[in-house]
Amino acid sequence: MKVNLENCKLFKGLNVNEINLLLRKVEFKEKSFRKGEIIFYEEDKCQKLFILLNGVVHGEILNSTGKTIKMASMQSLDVLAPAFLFSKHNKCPVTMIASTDATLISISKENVILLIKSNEIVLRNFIELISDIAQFLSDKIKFLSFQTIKGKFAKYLFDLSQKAKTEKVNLKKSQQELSELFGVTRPALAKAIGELVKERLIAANDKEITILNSVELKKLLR
Amino acid sequence: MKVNLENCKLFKGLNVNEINLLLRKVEFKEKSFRKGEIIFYEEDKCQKLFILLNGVVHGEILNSTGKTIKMASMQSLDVLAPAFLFSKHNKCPVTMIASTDATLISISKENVILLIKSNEIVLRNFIELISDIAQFLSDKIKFLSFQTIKGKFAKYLFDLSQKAKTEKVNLKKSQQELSELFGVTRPALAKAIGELVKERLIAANDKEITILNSVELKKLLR
DNA sequence: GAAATACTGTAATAAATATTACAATCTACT
DNA sequence: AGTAGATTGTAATATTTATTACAGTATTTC
Repeated sequence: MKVNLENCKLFKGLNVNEINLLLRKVEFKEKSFRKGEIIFYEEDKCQKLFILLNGVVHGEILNSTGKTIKMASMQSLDVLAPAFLFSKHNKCPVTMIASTDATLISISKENVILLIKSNEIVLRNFIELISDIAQFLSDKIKFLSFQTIKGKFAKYLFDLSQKAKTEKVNLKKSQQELSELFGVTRPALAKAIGELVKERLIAANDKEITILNSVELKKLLR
Repeated sequence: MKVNLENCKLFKGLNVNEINLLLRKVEFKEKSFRKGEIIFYEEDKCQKLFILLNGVVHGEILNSTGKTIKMASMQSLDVLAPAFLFSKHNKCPVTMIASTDATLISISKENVILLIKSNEIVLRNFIELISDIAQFLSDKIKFLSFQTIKGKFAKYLFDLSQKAKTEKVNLKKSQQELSELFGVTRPALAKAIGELVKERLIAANDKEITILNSVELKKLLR
């Protein structure tokens, strides 16, 4: 398959020719996964950098009781778990699962070093990638530790609403998925949403949620 | 003050002469803080890399109700928040506070790039530093999201016990500090410890805790 | 040594969330 | 159209944790 990494964040700012020149310096392998297949288990050693060529992959943290927290969803040309390739234990904390059929390429650790040494833009991109993961994780910690379920849902709504620049947002996810994202149970989330509707802070029509009283809603973000 | 960075993780593997040669290429400033002073507020833009020369600094996340979660304690020669210097929003998620009088040096972003470009060891060290932060944060997420208070305390004990290679460990922290670390209230933690003692899973003598029944204790780590 | 401050144990009550279960609705598939 | 599976709303109960308060002990400070 022809690989075009122009829109991959690792190569942001480079044109196709520059990328191909760089890629010629390193070896990479291509591998395909079927929907539902596990790309790697959490706690496996990360030995390679993965770049998703097509398909969707999501990462989740499992615990022994089977409870999961969904961490991230990765799209085409995303770099998977760059932050755990070079950490001391190099263990990826999440299990990566193919949400759809997916193809990805892998580059060895030493070849990654080679890449970032040979081009400052790639170096900066790589550091930014890892740093963004740290940022994402610390935001997640805030999200998980300070909010009630209502607060989490409100925060989620505000984020969506800000992105869409409208008061009416589409959740796009099932309650089950959302509850996993929030690390709570599904009935608890349903109850919270129901209460917000009763209190007239939001209106819910299927996955369409309208923010009715953003002042009161904001107060839930303690 | 004479700066010796031989034991700083950023310069791990280099000798004093090599470090000094490198440092000659960059500018850095030295600054002192009094005990209790805030080094920087969370959400401030990170513009510089800080290395702690002496003293102790801790980072905590605050929320609007005043609840805090203590994130990390940093010792002499630790690098402060390297992961947020190069992230897209470059906001540090924690407020850094001097736990004791402290002195640190700061290096600008561009000078950091210069450093890591000019020496592969420093490059690898820097990437490892950032990656370790991501690892730390994701471990923290697991810790916060999957454990009950008893579970958190058990996990904490096991980690200490593993480090000390003995069944008897010294907490070294007050209940107040521990509860902040766990993101729970102090009375709730005291109660949990009391119950573990009653159930004879541990014995507590001041800050000296002895694991009595590690089998049962392990079951709490769900 | 006295006073102030920090630390710990405890308890009553309230709030939040989990657990489990069930029924109604919707969707996809054959 | 009919069935299986997913999704949602809801409720009863149990568990966990927060909140608040107070008292006893230990430690620091003057």
